[in-house]
Formats: sequence, structure tokens, C-alpha cells
Amino acid sequence: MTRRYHCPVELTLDVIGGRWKPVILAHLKEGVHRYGELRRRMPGISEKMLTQQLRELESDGLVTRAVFAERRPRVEYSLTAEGASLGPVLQLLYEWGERRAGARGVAFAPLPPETPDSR
Amino acid sequence: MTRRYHCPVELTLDVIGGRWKPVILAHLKEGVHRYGELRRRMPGISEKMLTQQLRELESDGLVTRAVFAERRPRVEYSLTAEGASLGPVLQLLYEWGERRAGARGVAFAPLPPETPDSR
DNA sequence: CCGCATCCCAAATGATACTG
DNA sequence: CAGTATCATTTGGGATGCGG
Repeated sequence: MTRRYHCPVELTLDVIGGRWKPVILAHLKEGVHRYGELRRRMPGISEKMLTQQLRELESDGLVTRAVFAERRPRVEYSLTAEGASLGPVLQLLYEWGERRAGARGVAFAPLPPETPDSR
Repeated sequence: MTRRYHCPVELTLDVIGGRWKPVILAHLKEGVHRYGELRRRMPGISEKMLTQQLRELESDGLVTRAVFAERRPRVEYSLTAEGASLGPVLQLLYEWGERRAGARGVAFAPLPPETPDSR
């Protein structure tokens, strides 16, 4: 990832680029989320990609991973301060998509129903 | 591109995602640019990718392509109104990259020198 | 529940040479 | 100048199965 950048936008994209990272960050922006919770909110992503992208975000200092090895094990993800500094960007990406969807009559697919043991 | 979106951010990324589109848009945001001008400002991109990305941006309604078949042929690219509506997003992507670069001591590579006939 | 490992395919991107 | 065409490579992403 040590590429040569000619423009700051390139650097930003190297960190948050890709099909999923901004979506993940946009969800975490709303608060702490467990792994399974993120998966349900992103029905299109595979487990492999979700794990992989989360780890990259972690190693880039944008996300914190907290493991709780209790009787009901869970892992919680949240934004670091640097991750949170992306808030305005994510907000605009969200709003721009909303407006474009509205202008073109695009609807968003609903999330799958909650399962009893999802919590 | 008719995918099912679960979150507005996904739609936005479908339009401006990828390694180069935001960089291209960030340059056009500063004003009209010719093809060769863009190429010089993005030394990392191949001609094929530049052409391809510009055409996609055009067909997504973000960019205008104007051909001048004069004795010194040229093609000028500029933002449409919808493309210009991405201004704030691009601005933030730029600024975030700048701040991260500053915080980590990353420098940006200089552009290649001007050649006499580049204009 | 939250992953990791492996294999495999498709899409994205790149290098290079050539053209109107 | 502003691209095409072609080929090669890299990366993204999915499916499946196993493990702590």
C-alpha cells in the first residue's frame, strides 16, 4: 500500500476505497456494532469480505475491534477518532446517494427479517 | 449497474467508486480540462483507464465531453450540474487525504515537467 | 457466535503498440 | 492530440468447509 500519490484524493481512496469500506464505516458511524449485526445490515457482502475489510480498516487505524470471550462470545466494532473524522465524508456520500436514488426512482432493498437468536 | 442497494452509500459508490473516478472528478472540479491535461495530472493512470472512466462518468451524467475538430484537435471535459453536486464530497475527500498525509509525513509525488508542445 | 483457510472465477486495472 | 486494440496481470469477490 505504499504507493506514490499525486493527489490527496488518491491517498484517501487507498484507505477507504473499495466496494465495502465506506458502507461499513457508514454503519459504524451510527454506533458500535457486532459482527453479525453488520453482516445482516449488508446482505450483499460475504463473510470473508466483511472480515477482511474490517481487519484492513483496523490496521489502518479507523476501526477498533473488541473481543469479548464470554459464554456468549461476541466481537464489537467501533470507530476510532480517526475513523470518526470521516463522518462528514460518509454523511455526504449517504446523502448524495439518497438524492440520486430519489431523482431516479430507485428504491432500496429491505433488510432480511430478524431471527430470534440474532441477539 | 442495476444492482440491488441496501444503503444509499452503495449507490454512490457504484457511480463514483473505483480507483480513479474521484480523482478525475476532483481535477474537473477545478475547471475544464483537456484529455492530455488530465493524463499529465494523473501519471499513474493508463490511457485506457482514463478514457474508460471518463466515458462511464459521461454516461452516468456527471461529465460532459466536448470535441473540437479543429486544425489542432482537442477534447475538453467538464462537470455537468450533477457532477458539480459532488463538489463537497470531493472537497472532503481531498482534505481528509491532505490531513492524513500531513499527520503521517507522506509527501506527494511531483508531476512530470511540462513539455513544450503540451499546450 | 465469529471467524479462518482454501480453491476458484470474474472483474478491474495495467502495459504496450498502433491509429484517425 | 486523443484515443483503440490487444494482451497480461492484479485484485475483488464467492462458495465451501473447518475451528476456537
